[in-house]
Amino acid sequence: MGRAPCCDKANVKKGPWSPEEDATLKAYIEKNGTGGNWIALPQKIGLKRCGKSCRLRWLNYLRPNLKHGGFTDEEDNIICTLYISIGSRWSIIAAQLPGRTDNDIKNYWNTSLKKKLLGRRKQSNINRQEPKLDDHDFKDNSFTHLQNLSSSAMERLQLHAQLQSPYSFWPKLSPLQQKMIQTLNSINQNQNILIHDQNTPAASNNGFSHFEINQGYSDLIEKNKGTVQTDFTFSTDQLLEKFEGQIAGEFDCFKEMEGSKGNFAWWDSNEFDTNSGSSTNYMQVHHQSQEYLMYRDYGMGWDRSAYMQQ
DNA sequence: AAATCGTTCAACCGCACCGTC
DNA sequence: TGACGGTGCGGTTGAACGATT
Repeated sequence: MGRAPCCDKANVKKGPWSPEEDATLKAYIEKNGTGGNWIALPQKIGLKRCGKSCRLRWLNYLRPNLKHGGFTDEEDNIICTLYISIGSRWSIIAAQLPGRTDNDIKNYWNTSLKKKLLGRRKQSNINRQEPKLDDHDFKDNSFTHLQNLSSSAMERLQLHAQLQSPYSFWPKLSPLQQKMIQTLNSINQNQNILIHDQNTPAASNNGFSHFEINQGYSDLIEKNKGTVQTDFTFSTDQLLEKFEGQIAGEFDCFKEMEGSKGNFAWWDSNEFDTNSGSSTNYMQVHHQSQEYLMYRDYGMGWDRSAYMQQ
């Protein structure tokens, strides 16, 4: 037996609110308050609406001192910083931004801000390229934890990694991203919820010194060599080996990467919308009179093959 | 000009939490 | 202590609108 519905669904109006309904609700609440009972409120004022709908309409639209749209850089910064720290707890994030509602922030994040900061990788490509690995390959393997990360957690890791990138050969960060790094650095890093594999040895064991998530990947790749497919991502050494002779000498970046042993996934240009891609996600490379595009993913490349294409 | 596609955002839904009885 | 009901929250939907073909 399910729970009784909060209102009579058959006799309740749904969909957009009319100006008259808005006026009725607004006038009543401004005069009398909600009376501590949203469920009873619509009946009291003669609205054929669900109490929850009234509450939502008031909180998200009719309440005084609400701001809509026009998010400032400062607000962007706060939203992103909090999202990295606590995830999609929009009500808590909204509490830090006077005049903003959780619904507004959620919509803004999902439609604009996320793309602005993470680049515009085509969603279809993310969905299409699931790892071609049998369940049993990883059944008792800690890698499963990474595969099972929620999209929110993946986004947060990606964003965090992106903002902490130590590699200077990539294009400079936007002012907003720079500002976010400052904010991240100003708070206790331990408060950031960085999800990583508990079974993975510490960074000192493998020389990977930057991203926790990458440390995990590197070890897991090493651990699973010969037993499972390992070409879903490549270490710097593997990349150098793979492209040796083709790009050697052209890529100063590899020298820098060698020093830090970063672990990257490289994607071909077909995987991206090059017209809308963020400048922090790709760079052009000229080699033997030909132009190449190389894209970097920030540690989230476990589901990709690594290769470069004209 | 029409059709199609992509984006935005208001509103809905279901669930979890919490206070009350 | 457990059932009940109100509230709050996050995920999702779908209509409206703009951009592109």
